[in-house]
Amino acid sequence: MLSILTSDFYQRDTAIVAKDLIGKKLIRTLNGSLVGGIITETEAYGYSNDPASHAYRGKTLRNSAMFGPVGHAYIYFIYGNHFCFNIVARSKDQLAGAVLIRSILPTDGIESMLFRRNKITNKDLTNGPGKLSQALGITKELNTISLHHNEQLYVVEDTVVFSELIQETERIGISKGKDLLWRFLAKI
DNA sequence: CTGTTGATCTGCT
DNA sequence: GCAGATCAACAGT
Repeated sequence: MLSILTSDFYQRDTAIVAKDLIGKKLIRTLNGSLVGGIITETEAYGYSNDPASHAYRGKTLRNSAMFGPVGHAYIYFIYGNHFCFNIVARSKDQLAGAVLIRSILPTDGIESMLFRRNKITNKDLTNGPGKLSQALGITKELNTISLHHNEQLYVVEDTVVFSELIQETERIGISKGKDLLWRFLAKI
């Protein structure tokens, strides 16, 4: 039986959680059917310790979810086109933090994803933050929802990925904070 | 109030 | 490899 990750899982250092999420399964319920896949790429975003984070300069209307309870969703609209899906995670001594889910390996409801992604090839179905949000039908409406007791969106235990099979690099698409190796990627 | 920029994707060259 | 799409949030005035 695959268990849903609890708030204890997310109540740890943001980078640790980001690394640990590799191999877990993200599941979305849409129209009564399951859609989802294995998480293969994540990035950690911190607080005042991280100039690339939305939370760097303190709490605002957009980033307030990052200051809210762990294990909830932080979803924002970017570049006028896309939604990025994050999971709030931080140790108890931090005020804000979240993990950006950058890529999943599609496993369930692939037909449904293809439909939503509009005739895109399998390779490009969910390999990017905006792409997987579109494939899973994740929008701003799900911002701040809990992933523990929510039937619409949650994460379960799945594949165990050994630490040495996880690559750590600098994050993508940022201009500051490039010294931090907070991008985690499963080596295929 | 205004200008800038951004945790991106796609299509064209 | 590069530019265009497209707009909300933010910082600065």
